[in-house]
Amino acid sequence: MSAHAAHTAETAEPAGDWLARAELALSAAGRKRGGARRAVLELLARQECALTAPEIEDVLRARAPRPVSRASVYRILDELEELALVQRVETGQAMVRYERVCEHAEHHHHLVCDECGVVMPFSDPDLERAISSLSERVPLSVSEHEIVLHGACRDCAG
Amino acid sequence: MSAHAAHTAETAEPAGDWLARAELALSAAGRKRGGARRAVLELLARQECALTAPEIEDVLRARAPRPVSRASVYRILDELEELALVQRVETGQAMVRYERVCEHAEHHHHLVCDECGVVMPFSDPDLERAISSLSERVPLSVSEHEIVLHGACRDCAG
DNA sequence: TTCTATGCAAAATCTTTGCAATTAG
DNA sequence: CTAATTGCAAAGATTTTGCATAGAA
Repeated sequence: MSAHAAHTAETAEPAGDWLARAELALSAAGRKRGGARRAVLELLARQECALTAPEIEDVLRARAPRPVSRASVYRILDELEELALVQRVETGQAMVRYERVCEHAEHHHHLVCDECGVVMPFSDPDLERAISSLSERVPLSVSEHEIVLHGACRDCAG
Repeated sequence: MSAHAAHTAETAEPAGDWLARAELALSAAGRKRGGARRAVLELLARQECALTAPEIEDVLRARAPRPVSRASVYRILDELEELALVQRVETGQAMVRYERVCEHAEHHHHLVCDECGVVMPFSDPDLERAISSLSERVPLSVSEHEIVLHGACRDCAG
């Protein structure tokens, strides 16, 4: 399986909103601006779905105005996760993936093709309802949830 | 956070069934028996919930009749995963966890306390129904699904 | 005997850290 | 000026691989 098979479709829709909110949250947290973080933010803003740190590094090494170091990618993803601007996505593949968190709505989960490694987003109101109701009945003060469906995508299933 | 905080409660109930089925599946796949795999199988059979590879290694280095090497732990987990005898569980913690797959029923998911790292199993019929119905409507031939709820356990939430 | 299973150690990957130089505010 | 941001290289940690030996069928 190709290691970097995540699809890279890019959407520009709420990207601007997210980017603006992220910049705001960062400066509110007393952070200064920098080129590396800027590049990571812009990349995540364009992505429709989750990427791994090495994927981000690869893209930024090639495309960014100036190359972004590996260490910066990890540090920046950590910061963004702490500020809840990005969230980790566990797909059962080797590495953790990261994607931007949208304020309301647009909450989605993931479909993973175990053959080619493609990761696609999906959302389902019924499922969210089931999760909400369930969350009240478990011995955990639930703050987040993650759902991943594994299988074969249309291309791979033939 | 303690790295090995997963509870280690052991249940012996369907363990025997699973162990027997595993041995059968392995010999059906043309595999020969070996001490290392036997030790891993017996450990997983006793576990009620998911363990990481290093956790398995630690236990087997101490308890097994003869020490099991790290490489064997990983190789064996891979084999078992291919034969669908164990499944990976992504808890959002650093490492993947593995647990045995039970044939029918007893299908469960996981609650993860982000404070102390405890991982607990849970199951919910309504949720399974929602997932089943959803599985028909996504562009993926779904073979498995995984649900993880994150939050604070009772001890940590206070 | 033949092919699998295993251990050991080295290699490959991914992630984190230490430190000095740079840059935003 | 002061503190945050970065890059680079080294250190850590987890997982995989190569190879020789032991063991099952």
